[in-house]
Amino acid sequence: MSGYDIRQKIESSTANFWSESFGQIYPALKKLSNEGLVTMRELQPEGQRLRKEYRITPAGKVRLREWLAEPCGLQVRREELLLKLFFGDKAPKGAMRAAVEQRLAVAKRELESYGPIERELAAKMLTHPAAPYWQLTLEFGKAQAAATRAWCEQTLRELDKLEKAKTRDKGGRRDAR
Amino acid sequence: MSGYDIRQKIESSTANFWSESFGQIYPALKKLSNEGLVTMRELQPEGQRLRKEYRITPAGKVRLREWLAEPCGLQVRREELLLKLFFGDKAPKGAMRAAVEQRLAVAKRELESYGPIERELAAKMLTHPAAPYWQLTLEFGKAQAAATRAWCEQTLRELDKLEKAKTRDKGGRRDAR
DNA sequence: GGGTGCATGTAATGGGTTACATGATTCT
DNA sequence: AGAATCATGTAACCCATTACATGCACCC
Repeated sequence: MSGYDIRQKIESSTANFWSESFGQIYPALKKLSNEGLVTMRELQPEGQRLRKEYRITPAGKVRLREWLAEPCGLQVRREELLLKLFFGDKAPKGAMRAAVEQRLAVAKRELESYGPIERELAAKMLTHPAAPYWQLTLEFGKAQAAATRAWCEQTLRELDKLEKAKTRDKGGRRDAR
Repeated sequence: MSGYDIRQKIESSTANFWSESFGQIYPALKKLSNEGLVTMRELQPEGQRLRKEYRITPAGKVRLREWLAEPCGLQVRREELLLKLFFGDKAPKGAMRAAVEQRLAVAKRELESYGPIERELAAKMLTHPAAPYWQLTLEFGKAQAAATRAWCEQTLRELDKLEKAKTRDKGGRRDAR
């Protein structure tokens, strides 16, 4: 594939858990090429624009297998929403509610988007040997999004309770702007 | 607090969803100081080492409230495990199983660690006005970790099925190394 | 005397996005 | 004619971690 192709493939498949920009892809391909892990072929078929097609080499396949066997580095994923919520008592009145609602909307949209993807996948299940693995990544997304949705809904209820308690507390003294 | 204090506070409270290194903290404090959002006071009480204590200013509090009201930027979180799993059919035999097992162990440890934290929190619930918010962030962690655990367990079963199907398929032709 | 913890900071490096820069082809 | 898509790449910049560099205080 070309760098451009790769970008598109990424966007249409792994975008939910991995994404790369051109600024990463093109230099990476050059580097892989220098290391002999991929080969490049310039194509310009009959009045077409220039294309550089890359193809993995046997050495590249070996390296891929090695990488797949390496343990995953577990990074702390930063959750801006949680950081804000952590300081929730310092926030203006409806701010936390709005933030959680936004997140809930994202989770819902995500869950909806998985429907069509799942149907596409089901069709590929018999032809593509990797399809069962794609299914597993999809299941992860579904599980995570569902958990997020449930948490958001519960959290909205809790925020309402907190708000009420604050108002009740001293009949509206010192409101949060 | 001092930069050092801040680091410790972070590690003991938000480490599960947000973390900062000294390389970030010290320059940030300098910048905040230049912008008048915090003030610095040098302390050297009776035979102690030098300490620089920072304190938020009214302008800083305003800025904090502004930031809390800003919508969260939603970044694509990169999941190395899923990226590897996506190429699972190219992986050496037990590799994906090992990766998922590792993740499962992490999720379990995380869930266990939340127990004591929750008890501590319960104690602070009456004294700290922010404690209910801390509780919410904790609930998020619990929900996410529980979802991850369930997915890992299901995925391990699926991987076993895939492995069996592959072996059955042609009685061991072209095995994965 | 030596390890650990307190305390401050800078420099090197890596990873990544966005913007910039270019230009052909195809579709409307 | 103009917009969208194909296609490639570089440069500037931001964010973040790790390693480096320093040194005191306290405890064993």
